Amino acid sequence: MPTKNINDLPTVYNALETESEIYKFWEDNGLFKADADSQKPAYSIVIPPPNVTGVLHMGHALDETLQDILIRYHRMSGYETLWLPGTDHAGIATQNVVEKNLRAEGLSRYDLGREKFLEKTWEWANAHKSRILDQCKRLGASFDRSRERFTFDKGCSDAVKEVFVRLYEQGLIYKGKYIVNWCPRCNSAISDVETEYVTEHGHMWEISYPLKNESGAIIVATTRPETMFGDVAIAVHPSDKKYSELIGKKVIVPLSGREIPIIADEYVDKTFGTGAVKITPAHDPNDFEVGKRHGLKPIWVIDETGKMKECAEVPKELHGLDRYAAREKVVGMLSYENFLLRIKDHEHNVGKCQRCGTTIEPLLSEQWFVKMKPLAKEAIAAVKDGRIKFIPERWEKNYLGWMENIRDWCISRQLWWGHQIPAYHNKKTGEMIVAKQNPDPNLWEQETDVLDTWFSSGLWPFSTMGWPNTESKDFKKFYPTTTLVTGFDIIFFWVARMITMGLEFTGKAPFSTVYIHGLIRDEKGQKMSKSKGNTIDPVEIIDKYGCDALRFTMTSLCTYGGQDIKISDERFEYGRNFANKIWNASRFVLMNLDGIDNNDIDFEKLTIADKWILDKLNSVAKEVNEDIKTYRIGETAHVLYDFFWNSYCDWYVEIAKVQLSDETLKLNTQRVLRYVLDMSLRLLHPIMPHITERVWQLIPYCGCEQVKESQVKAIMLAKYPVFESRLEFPKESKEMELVFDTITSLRNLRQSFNIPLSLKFDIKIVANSEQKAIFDEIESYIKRMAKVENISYADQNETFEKSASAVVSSSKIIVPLENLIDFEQEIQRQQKKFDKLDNEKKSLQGRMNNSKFVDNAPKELVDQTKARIDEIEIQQKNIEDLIKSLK
RNA sequence: GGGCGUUUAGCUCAGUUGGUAGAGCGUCUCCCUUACAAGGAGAGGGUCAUAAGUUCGAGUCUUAUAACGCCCACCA
Repeated sequence: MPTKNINDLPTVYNALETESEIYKFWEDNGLFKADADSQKPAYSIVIPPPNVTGVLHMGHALDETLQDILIRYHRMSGYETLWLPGTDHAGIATQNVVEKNLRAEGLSRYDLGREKFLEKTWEWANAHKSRILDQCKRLGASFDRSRERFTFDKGCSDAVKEVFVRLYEQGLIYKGKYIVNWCPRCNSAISDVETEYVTEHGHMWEISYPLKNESGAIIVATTRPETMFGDVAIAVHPSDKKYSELIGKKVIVPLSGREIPIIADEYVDKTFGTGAVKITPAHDPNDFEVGKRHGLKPIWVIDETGKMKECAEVPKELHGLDRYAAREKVVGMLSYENFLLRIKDHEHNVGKCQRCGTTIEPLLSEQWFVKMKPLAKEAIAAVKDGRIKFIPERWEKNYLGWMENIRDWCISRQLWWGHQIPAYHNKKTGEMIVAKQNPDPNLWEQETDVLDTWFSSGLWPFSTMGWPNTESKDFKKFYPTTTLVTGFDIIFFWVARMITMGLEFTGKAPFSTVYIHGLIRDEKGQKMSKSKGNTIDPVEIIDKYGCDALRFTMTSLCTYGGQDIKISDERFEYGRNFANKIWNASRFVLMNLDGIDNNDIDFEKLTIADKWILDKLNSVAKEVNEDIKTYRIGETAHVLYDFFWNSYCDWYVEIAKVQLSDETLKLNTQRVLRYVLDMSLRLLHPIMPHITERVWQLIPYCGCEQVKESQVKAIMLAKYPVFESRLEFPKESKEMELVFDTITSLRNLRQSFNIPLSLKFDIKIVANSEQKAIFDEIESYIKRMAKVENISYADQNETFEKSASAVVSSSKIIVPLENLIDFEQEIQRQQKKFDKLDNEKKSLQGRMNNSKFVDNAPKELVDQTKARIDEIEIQQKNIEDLIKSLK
């Protein structure tokens, strides 16, 4: 690190330059690398792997910042920390991108064939794999790149095969024909959680199905007339008197002439529609169940691409027609043939593919499933018995609710990009086996389907640590991980699956705490998305405001309850201004350290102000540690901001200026200034790593202990401050209130009377002996900071004319103001204060007069109330005297 | 239909076990005082959505209501 001349440091903090320099320093010295042989206790986090194709967005910025804060905090607190980075192959998402690129060339994946297409996708993935993690460097992420993983790399793929085979052998994976959510655009099945429901305005058509061989008809209401060619029955409720005579009779499917029975089934709701439902088992999950109960053979009429099938049941003119075009045409045909009786407007929920937004088609097809119920048992228990804790707690309910009603997980995808299912079909006999390896490629052919991308991410906490080799160093040292940090949107997709898989295959919960934060939204509270054009690019923010500013602002906006976070460009000024404040305060301290030595603070020579700031620092250190441990991370930002800016800069540094000019106090003041700066920077480091590292390294003698241990001198390796009893000074801390109150009152007074700053005035103080002793000690602060010329003391009984005054604690500060001010105005000002106190007194007295309060409230509070009333009375008397003297 | 969240200063939001409300931004006034104008000093601003209840005492606990947002389920 090039040392810089303190006096040459610019007055405005240059974040961009500092950040790249500092990050390089950390990386060059290998400071992020975890040591699996370390004797220190382990603290580990695996990153929620971003999609390979992804670009860094604000959600990542928040997620990565929070993880980095936890990692840096624990690293400084004596843990061996591992933050393991990596990316997700993101099955559908990545395949979609590559296919889109192909389409631009007028090609489809089928033109290339599976092998070529995979080659191309790998190329693409490799080219983009490091991009997003490189972008994370701009966030200051202290992850261990030497352990970077990819859900599709060799190790993760081996883990996937291992898990698949074991689950299959336990009977927890099965293959079968069921209705699945089918995306006609992706041309694949998707799972329940990948289906999102959107309310749409549609129609309900009432269609007449004529009875066979007799007059009359049954009227059926449907939202999907185009599926009628797949009808295998009309169902009514067994107890529905309207239809009881029709049960068992046959009707003719309009436009097709096919005969189907009228059946009775409890599933039908008598009150909905016409009370009669057409049953289409191949294209509706409920109908599928009804069909199964009644032994009816499904008829497929819509194919995988969402087009009408070219089969005997579907009229020729509809063959190959898109499902929506077909719907329109069918309605026209029905109307023409007088089968259509009524059209009603109807609002209903339509399933959409999470990845591409296409309306899903419930389709009967053969897929692979994981039987979830048996796996969920332990996953429920682990959360209920506290092995895994959610922060905030309310997400536990959400998780448990889902787990307790879990349905089987459709894991097969008809894609090419992903882990190919390790099942093999015998080319001759058709026999199927499931195995990690193909026993004989000449004889056996691998299943073409691939696995849901979340299948491999579900293994992430242990597949990245060397599993199934449970003897691997990393697995032994760093698994289970400690904390998982993520947004609530992927609790079902990812968190739930990691928990089930982790428990099943390692016997341990993959992490003990799940820290759930809110989602990033734009200033109007809308989700950020490229299509809405309301995204904010974290890299742009970093370029404009600096990484530490971004991190600090984001952190400060995190609430314990994990509320969503609304951001706009300007909000980052908050963090930038704070960084600049840190920079300039540090510059001041550094410029005033000449002649300082390597000695600790001399506790014998501490002034009241020194003791106050040390005490304050101490309680801040205590609070910050507690806040981080309990995941009140936003609170740490506020506490540190307030301490550094309001206590250290606004008060202590100003007081230190006075002390520095006193030769007897100078050296020790320098030491206190340095100590508090040193500790503040350490406290702030997890949130604002770059600026704190930069400044800290410029402080004389900071980090000596590290150099002695032949380590690199770096704040990120320094010890995180904790509460120390030697820094406790409660008495002086309280006494300092007198400084603040006195100076503030005098400034207030000066402003209210328009007394220019250039004009110093004398003051007189009326105080009891106890307070007089304090005033003696703090005189110099008052003089300099309130621009006071002389301070003298007066007797309690003395009267003062033509003067203004401020009442501070039980003392009185008098400012003779003859010829300076409007006395009538001052009387009014004092009267106002008197009245305000009077209101407070009345309220407190009311309380004291209430015997229930005196009897029931804690004694402390009653005493406190009494004391406050006494204090108010003294203050009021002082004010009365004053008003008299002004008249 | 079930569940969850939100409603506090002009704006954006904090407020851990109940003890008469805080921050940032914005507003008003003064100041380029030798760390910082991305700054300093001072000030103003709130019947804590509504209604009832528990309590000596409620932003905080209970119940109901309203508005907004989210999640789950899904009847054709």
